[in-house]
Amino acid sequence: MSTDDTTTATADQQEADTPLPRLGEIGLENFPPYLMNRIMGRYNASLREEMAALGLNTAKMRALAVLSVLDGLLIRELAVYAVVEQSTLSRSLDKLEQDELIIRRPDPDDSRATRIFMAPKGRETQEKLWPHIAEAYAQMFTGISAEEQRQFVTTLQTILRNVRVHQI
Amino acid sequence: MSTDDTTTATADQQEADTPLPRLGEIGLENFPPYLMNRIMGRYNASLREEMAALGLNTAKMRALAVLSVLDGLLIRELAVYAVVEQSTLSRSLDKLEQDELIIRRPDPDDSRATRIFMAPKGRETQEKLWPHIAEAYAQMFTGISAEEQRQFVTTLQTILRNVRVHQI
DNA sequence: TATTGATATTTGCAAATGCATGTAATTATG
DNA sequence: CATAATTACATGCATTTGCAAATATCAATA
Repeated sequence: MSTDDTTTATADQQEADTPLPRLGEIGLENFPPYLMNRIMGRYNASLREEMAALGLNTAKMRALAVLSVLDGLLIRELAVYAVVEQSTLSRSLDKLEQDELIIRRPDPDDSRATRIFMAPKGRETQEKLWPHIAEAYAQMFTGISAEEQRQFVTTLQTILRNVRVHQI
Repeated sequence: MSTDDTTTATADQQEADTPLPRLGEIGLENFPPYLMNRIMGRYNASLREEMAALGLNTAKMRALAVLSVLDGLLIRELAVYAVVEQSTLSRSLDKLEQDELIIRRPDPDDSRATRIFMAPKGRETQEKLWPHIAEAYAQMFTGISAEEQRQFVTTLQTILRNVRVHQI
């Protein structure tokens, strides 16, 4: 420590006196973004088969799920809620519309804009998929108390506020 | 508690007398998988520009991040840790190898298998990216106490155990 | 009101993805 | 040991994705 041969060679951008801990020091299993990515990877994979059986993929499923709660959104709003690129969503909506799961309806106040509504077949499809989503959700929280779940959701909500760039 | 009519409608799989609550009743903002997908969508998007500047995409970045912690993994192991389809990873590794960020080395004990090692350039790249990852991570947890973070990670670890299908 | 800049959505195109399959090597079973 | 089944990885191919640009409309301003 007296010599200047630095055993740690980090600290390009950050401060020299408080070197940034590395991922190896933190450990993958303690790094929340890693854990969340891995969990959601499994969650989404676990639903893939059920989605495929209903002719859906992740983007289409998310659109339907959001619409089941918030019908009549603008496409750009739906893209934010569904966490799908707008161009991707546009094409997913083409297919959902072809299959009569959703309806595109021009916004009455802004002729640039389009609002998306659930069609009856879309609601049916969402209702068929929902039990599988609920099951995947239940599996996630097996053995986790209601109180721990509540705290977990509270933290997630704070994190979302922290990372959100859209107002919605 | 003398009668058997359960007023609490928690987590019974699908009973006729306790209908599954719908997403609209739960609310998107209270549904953990939705919150986690949305958060990770933002997190990954926030890193996209920095990754592009280093010639990386999500799959390549994840591979490097995992290798920075666990060097010399089998490809199938790396695919699990990095949450990337094996076929996708195989092609990502082609490019990482071309760019001399990683090295493919045949496993000495199993000539079907290949182990992946960080090359010096890969380590450099990971070290250039890491501050941005750390920054995105820090932003996520702004205003969240160390204790709340600890509890959050604990819950994530439990959830991962619940959804994991691979032993690793 | 003509013009400039923003907003909403779609589309062209190259790259990435995922499934199914192919090849090679290992393990299990009779 | 021969053969079947499994495992590890790569690849063909069709689909999906994401960026950038195009189109159409709205809002602001001179």
